[in-house]
Amino acid sequence: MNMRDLTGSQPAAAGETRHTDAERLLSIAAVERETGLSKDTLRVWERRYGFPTPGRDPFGERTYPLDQVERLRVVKRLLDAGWRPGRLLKMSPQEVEALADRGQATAALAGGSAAPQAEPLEPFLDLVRAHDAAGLHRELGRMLSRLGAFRFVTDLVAPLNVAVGEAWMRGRLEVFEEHAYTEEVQVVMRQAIAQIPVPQTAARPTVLLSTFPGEPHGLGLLMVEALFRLEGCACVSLGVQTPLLDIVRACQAHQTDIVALGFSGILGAQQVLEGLGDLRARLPAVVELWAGGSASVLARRPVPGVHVVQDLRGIAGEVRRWREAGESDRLA
Amino acid sequence: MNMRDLTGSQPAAAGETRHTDAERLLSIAAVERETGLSKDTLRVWERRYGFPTPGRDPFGERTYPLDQVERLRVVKRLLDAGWRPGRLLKMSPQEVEALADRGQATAALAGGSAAPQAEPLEPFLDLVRAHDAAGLHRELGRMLSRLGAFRFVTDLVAPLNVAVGEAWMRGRLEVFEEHAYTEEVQVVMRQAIAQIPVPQTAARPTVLLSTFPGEPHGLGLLMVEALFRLEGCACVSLGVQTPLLDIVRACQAHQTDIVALGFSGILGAQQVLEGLGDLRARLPAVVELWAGGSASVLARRPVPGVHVVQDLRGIAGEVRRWREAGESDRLA
DNA sequence: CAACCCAGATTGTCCAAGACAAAATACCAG
DNA sequence: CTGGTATTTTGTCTTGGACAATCTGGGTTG
Repeated sequence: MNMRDLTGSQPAAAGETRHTDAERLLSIAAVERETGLSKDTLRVWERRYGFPTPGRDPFGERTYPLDQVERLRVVKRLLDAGWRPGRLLKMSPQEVEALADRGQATAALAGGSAAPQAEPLEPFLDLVRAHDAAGLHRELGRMLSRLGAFRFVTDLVAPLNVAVGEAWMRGRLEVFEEHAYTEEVQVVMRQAIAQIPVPQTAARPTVLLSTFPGEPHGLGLLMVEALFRLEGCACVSLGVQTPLLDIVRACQAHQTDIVALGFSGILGAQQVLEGLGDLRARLPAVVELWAGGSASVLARRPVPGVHVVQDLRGIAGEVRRWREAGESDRLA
Repeated sequence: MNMRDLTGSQPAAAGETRHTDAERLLSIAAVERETGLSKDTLRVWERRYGFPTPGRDPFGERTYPLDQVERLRVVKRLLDAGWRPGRLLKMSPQEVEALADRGQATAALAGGSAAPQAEPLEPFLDLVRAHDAAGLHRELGRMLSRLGAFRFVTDLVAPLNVAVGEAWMRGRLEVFEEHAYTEEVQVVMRQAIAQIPVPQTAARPTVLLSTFPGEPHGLGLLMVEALFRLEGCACVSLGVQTPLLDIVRACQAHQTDIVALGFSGILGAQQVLEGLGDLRARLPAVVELWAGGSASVLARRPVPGVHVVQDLRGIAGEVRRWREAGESDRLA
């Protein structure tokens, strides 16, 4: 066990913390927890690029100063945005910061064309920054009532998600602010879904919703579920991160007509394409496989037998296509 | 990323090495995800105790057969119950199974003592196994109305989660069935929370809810949120997997009185204790740190300055204690 | 009999340096 | 600009050793 108190000798200075924070030290395990970078990666970066440069405690183990951890978090963000560590870690902290600010990261992230008459987003971002969870909840609820579920999803939540993601990339939003935002939107989205009347009889097409393992982003799933429900489809959601074979089993068990998957861009291009190809091969031919989300791979490379739905507003049309095609294809 | 394609023809979900379906082999990273045992631990067990005994792929890397992974899962659970690996790993698979079946594992796992008059769980498990999502939703909703939010959480959802977790561990439930169950319960839980009236004025204590990184289980968080709300507390939930430093920042930003964290037993004992200790040191002294959930470490080893709330029904009493203590402590 | 303490075994995490496939990039031909 | 091939970059896996924290068991004392 490694319960060493690395900070034990630091006097718990009474006032504000900016000073003492710089002197707080973290173990490699703590840095892994904070940054999401594996211990192996942290060690190999140090070896290859000369950053980070942790000190050593009396037992010879690495101790990371807090400011280096902060820089590592920035680097991780840029990494997720497509940058490569070889360059980032040779740059000075100032250059990295500047890069993050410029937000070159998010070029391809738009996730569908801009809405025809998108709602103003700034008031909501202000609420997030003000940590006014109750206010955000209230305003989102109000917009849901005003716009109706469809426009709420397409014209407000979708662009707002993009804006929040962008702000996070640029470091304008703390992680916890993004978390709080996501939670609040999820609450209102579920409320929106609950308000949609359930169709009485088994309403085709029936849809299975999930994401691949490694893809933890579930908000898009809720948005899609709302839109499917609005079209009178029956939905079964498995939440996020369902293993591929279990998606197949669930499709068989629930006898769904469509399997719809969400991709946020966290997964690598190859993983997405391979996974979709494999899943397509394992699913019965009559079951349609839909893929959507902000991952740019979907737009770049089509996968045979996979319907890519880039625009949320396109779902209604696609459902109509399914129903019309169904009478000739499936009943034949 | 280590996504080597061993056969060139069998793409698979993230982390699985490709092979025929019959004998699916997992990489060490996949086993870490499945069992919660670190790569280091898996390697050192092999070296010391001769189990597990992974094969090697053409590149010299460990490949774990599925049956060994399942045995590792059982071992992990017995470990959490207080057993030590040295003994467990010398025992035959049959002995381990017998031990697990005797239910010694789950003694401390119930997440609190058995409910006084727990509801019958079998009908719900039957609905899960029948893949009747709509029926499960309907019955859960009915029980919510009948029992009220408090007893719904403590007498139905809590024991049901334990039962489902148990069934999943034993392989009695498919992954996708567990996913579908979790999703449906989450929907009803959020509905339950939404029905609880919001207190008008800033209602102390205010509570910040989240989990540590690596702990993806969010149902417990919802249950706790419901119980806090029933006591008239204002809650801010960050969802799951918030980095420790961000929990601190969120606590400062939202000025919460309590930080409450959930632990399902996926994280290692060491990670939980170090994380809680570290967090305690970084939070202001006036902020209380509460930890709960089915992780047995919490019961076994107390952390100074951390309130362990094992029993969901104990939350009400603890909130009362806070309010009474507050007038003397905090205002003094 | 309970409480305390100490020697010894147990156990998870950390370290080092090397290796290599997958992903990304650069290069070049058409 | 497109498509294929060489080259660099990069994350993860490998081995074997080390050690502090914890648990176990025995012995002593009050």
